[in-house]
Amino acid sequence: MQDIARKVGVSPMTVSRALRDGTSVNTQTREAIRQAVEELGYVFDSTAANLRQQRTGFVAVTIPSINNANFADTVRGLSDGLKVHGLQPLLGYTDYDIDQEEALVEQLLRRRPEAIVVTGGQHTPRCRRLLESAGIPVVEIWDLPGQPVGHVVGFSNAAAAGMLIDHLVSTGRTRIAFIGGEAGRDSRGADRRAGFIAAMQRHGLDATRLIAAGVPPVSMLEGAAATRALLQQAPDTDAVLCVSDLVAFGALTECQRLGIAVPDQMAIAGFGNYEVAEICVPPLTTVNPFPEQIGRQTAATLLSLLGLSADNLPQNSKISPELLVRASTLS
Amino acid sequence: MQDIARKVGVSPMTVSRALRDGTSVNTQTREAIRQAVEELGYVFDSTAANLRQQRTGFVAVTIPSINNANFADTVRGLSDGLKVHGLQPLLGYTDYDIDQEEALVEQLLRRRPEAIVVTGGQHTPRCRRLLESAGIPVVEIWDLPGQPVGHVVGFSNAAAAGMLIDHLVSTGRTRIAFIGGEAGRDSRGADRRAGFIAAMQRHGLDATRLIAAGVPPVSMLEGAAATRALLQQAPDTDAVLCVSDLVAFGALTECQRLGIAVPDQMAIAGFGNYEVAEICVPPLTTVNPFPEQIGRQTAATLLSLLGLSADNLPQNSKISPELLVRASTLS
DNA sequence: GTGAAAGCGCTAACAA
DNA sequence: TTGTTAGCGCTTTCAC
Repeated sequence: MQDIARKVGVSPMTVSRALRDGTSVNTQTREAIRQAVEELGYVFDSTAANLRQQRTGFVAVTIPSINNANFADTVRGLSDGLKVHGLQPLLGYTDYDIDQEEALVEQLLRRRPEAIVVTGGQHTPRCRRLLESAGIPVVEIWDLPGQPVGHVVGFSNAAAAGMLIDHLVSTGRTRIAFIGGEAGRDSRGADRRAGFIAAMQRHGLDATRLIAAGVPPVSMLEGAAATRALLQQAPDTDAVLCVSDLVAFGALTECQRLGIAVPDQMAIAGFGNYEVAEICVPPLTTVNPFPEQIGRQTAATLLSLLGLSADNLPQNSKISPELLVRASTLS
Repeated sequence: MQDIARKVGVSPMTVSRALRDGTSVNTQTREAIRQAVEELGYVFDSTAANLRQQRTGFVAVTIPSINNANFADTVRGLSDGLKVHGLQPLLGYTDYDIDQEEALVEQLLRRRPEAIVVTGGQHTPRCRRLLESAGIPVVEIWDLPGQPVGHVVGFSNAAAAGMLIDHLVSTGRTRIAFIGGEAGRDSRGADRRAGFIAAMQRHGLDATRLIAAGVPPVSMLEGAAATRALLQQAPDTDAVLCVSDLVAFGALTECQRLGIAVPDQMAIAGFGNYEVAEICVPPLTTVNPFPEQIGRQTAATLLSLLGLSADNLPQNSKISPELLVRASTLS
């Protein structure tokens, strides 16, 4: 700024003013400064401004995996909602591991974000403490934690799984299996599994057809392998609920390879409303958790909490996932 | 730090030292400081350190879309490679638009990253100038620009498309179509399209079966719609090359819905080696551009350029995409 | 509309 | 091993 000030013949303070909107600077002076900026190739140093203003414009965001269309949609909704107000997401991923989450949260907080968004409601004790004492808005998403740290934009994964089981049972299926990741890591997956068990018991059905398909994120190939295992262990299974549409699609392809008719011999349901579930043949019954809406709503919540928006939103927004019944479960 | 210094009875400078590794501080003093940090819930302020040290630990990264498994894999490889050296990616997406790229690059440079990675080699003139004069290493990835700004980790999208056409022609296909996004936005997609045309002409074949499937990112549903359009316009088509596996999968499902046998009546090839292409029935012929390797190699290049690694890498790494021939093109 | 002084929270450099 | 001084590049505050 000093270089520009010298060049234009003003003080650095005037340059600082000219570079911001809503400040009173002589129009010609401002224009001259704009020009000098271009000529000198000056790029504003926001690290210095951040320190002085004690505002970084960062919103820290942790997601389990960057390579997941559901979370990517959430990040997009969040990003787009924040961008208008000059806020920028500072993204990190945890690999579905709460110890990595702790390390990540600590690292992110050092950057002095103005708010933090974490996926899930399960944290290490130290991570919880860090979040609580950070002195910034905290939003937990994609879950409905029993003891939320701050605000919540999410839904019950267990209840959503229950919806799918209710549907399967209502269409006459009784020997229903669940394919998911190994317990303990992906807490949303674990909740869906718990929701499966609870719903099955509610219907008086056997809830022991549980297949662990590997370490989260469980994907299409593992879904196919798990389906093979399932059909060996329990060949009379007539329906399978998968922890995600990706796993469900893997199951569908395995059935196709094995000559098992879907939905006639086997009903398949997934979770997440991934694009593949809509377009595959037959299309997969699933639940839409509205990932992008989670992001947008989180952005709205944050803007309200940060006093950047007039709307006074309800700061805990429950998302209502939608059951999408498609041909994969309709015989 | 002053609070901690007071509490422990040392100067802030000693606290600063105690909080870093490789500094000489009395073991007991260091321990006392660690404890005071915990008790007071102090979190290091890296914005201040960044300003003082003129080092942020950020590496700016632009990708076209966050919701794309290929780019996500690249980001993961890059992230993991940088993490070990304390560098953190600062991610933004351009929506396949070079004007948005310009705005994003400018915004990212204000954060004073230590290097910048941009996807693609096509930029607005101003964006190019910004990158050139940023005074930090620049790496262009996923492409082989004619006039690179700095370093490159990529491959020729046109040549990769040519490999697929050569394969289709070698299996006897002649009436081959291309489905991609509307020209002008996704430059890698446009390169694949150009590679398709060049390869077809090389084989003396008609290269006019070009279907535009909408604004990038083109996805499964649009791939299916484009396939319907293709079959109306040119029902005698015997093979189709798609700009990505996602589009190709959409095409496959459309053929299934229309009762067109793949590969017997129609060969389908994609691009990117997405998981869906490996597992679907029949699996899709594609090209693997090794997205995660692009990320890892970019990280290695940067570490070398930043003097953080001893290896003196060749700083322009050409990735060699691999042709994966699968059942979707083998009749 | 403009400028001077001070300081955000850290650390490099030097001194002890 | 520890402390003092100065300053990173901005912006707040106050004065003119």
